[in-house]
This record gives sequence, structure tokens and C-alpha cells, in this order.
Amino acid sequence: MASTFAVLADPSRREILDLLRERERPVGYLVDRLTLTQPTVSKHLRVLREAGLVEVRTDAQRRWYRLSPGPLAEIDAWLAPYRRLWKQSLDALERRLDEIEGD
Amino acid sequence: MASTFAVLADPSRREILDLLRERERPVGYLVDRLTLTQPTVSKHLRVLREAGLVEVRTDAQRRWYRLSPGPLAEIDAWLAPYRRLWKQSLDALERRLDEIEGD
DNA sequence: GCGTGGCGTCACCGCGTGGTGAAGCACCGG
DNA sequence: CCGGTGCTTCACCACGCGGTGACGCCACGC
Repeated sequence: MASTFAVLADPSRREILDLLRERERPVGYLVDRLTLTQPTVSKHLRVLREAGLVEVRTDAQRRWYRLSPGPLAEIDAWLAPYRRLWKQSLDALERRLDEIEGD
Repeated sequence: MASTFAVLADPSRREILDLLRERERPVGYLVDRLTLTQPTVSKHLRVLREAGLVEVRTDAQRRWYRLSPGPLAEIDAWLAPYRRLWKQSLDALERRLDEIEGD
């Protein structure tokens, strides 16, 4: 999990994940959408692969990449203990709104 | 939000957030817990401050840092569209377990 | 006033990383 | 067999960032 945050730190990689959310895509599709050269995209895909965020399927000379959301679930779990903190901030906000509304 | 992932990418900074989860703390306390020198901790705190993840309260020559969970909520929101993906993976797992149990 | 404690800032170093062009590789169509 | 396509890998460069020691600053106690 440790490095998942580091992997997600790059905006291009997050954009790749967004592009894969709908369905699996070949590399060329990603290169067309992003403003990066093809080797750069391949490099990012390698990082995403080694982080377990993405999986490949080889179809002849074409590689189809699909999302593998496991590590994202771990991030969600890491967030858990903090969740009550911003929930109570929102609650405080809500109470203040209720007060104003009560006037 | 964009840079929040980059800020969280560093393990020391995540550790600082963990240490601040219970209650606000002065810098010296953080330096004692982490294996970092004081300037390094100050540098991380600056980054966390500018990312809005942390706030300071000055008490004489002592600075008390407290957690400010707003950006974490934004990460949680970013995660939202992916949540159904690992949910359905877990569902598939569950169905398989049910099948086995059904035997 | 003077030392001391608590932190922030500065200058600096070393390393990791994102980006690129060029080369290499596998597969297909002719 | 040969050109082309789709993608990975390979140096290589430039920049940013984490870490550190030295310094500066402010508040307090004596």
C-alpha cells in the first residue's frame, strides 16, 4: 500500500486510471487522449502495473489495459480513521446552518 | 486537490498526520516520535500547511499543530467513482464463497 | 541583559523520477 | 520476405524533493 500514494501522485497516471474506468483500452488510445509521447505512457503503465493498479491482456501486438482497483480499496481503508474527523466538521457546519435557519 | 496526493506520497508526512489524529501536538513532540531532524519536520509541516492538511496555533514560542481534514475529504470524493469497481469485485468473491458454501 | 529552549529558514547535496528520442521486438498484411 | 504497426525498453537529461547542518528569531527564566 505504501507506494500507492506515490503512484497516484502523478496527474498523468490518475488521468490514465480515469480513462480506464469505463472499459479496457489499448495503449494507443491512451496516447491519443494524453499529451504525452508513447514511451512516456508505457513508462507510466509499467508503474501502474507494478503497483497492481492495472492489468494487461495481450491480443496479438496490441496490449489491452484494464483497471485493477485493489490498491484503491486500501487507500480507502487508510482514509477510514480520518473519516470521522471531517464528518464532525460537516456536522458542526450543519448545526450552524440549522441555528441560522432557526432564527 | 491536485497536489494532495503528492503531499500524501511521503511516508513521513502520513506519519505526522497519524500523530495528529488524536489531538494537536507541538513540533518537538513530532520530532521525538519520528527519526527525523527538526528542520526536516518543519519542512514537512510547511508542506502540510500549504496543502491545507494541517493548521497551526502559536502559544508563546511553542507551535501547536492540528489536523485539518478538508483535503482528505476531497480524496475520498475522488475515490468515489472507483468505489463500485472494487465493490463488485468483492461481490464476485462473495458469490463464489456462497457457491462453495452451498455445496 | 543573557543564556536557553523551541521552531522556522537558508544553502546545499544526492538521488529519484518524469520526459524524450532512438532502438529493439513481436505480429500482421502484402 | 519485407514494410509497417503497436508497444516496450534503453540511455540520457533536467528538475524537484527529502534530508541535513548552520543560522536566525522570538519568548521565557534567571
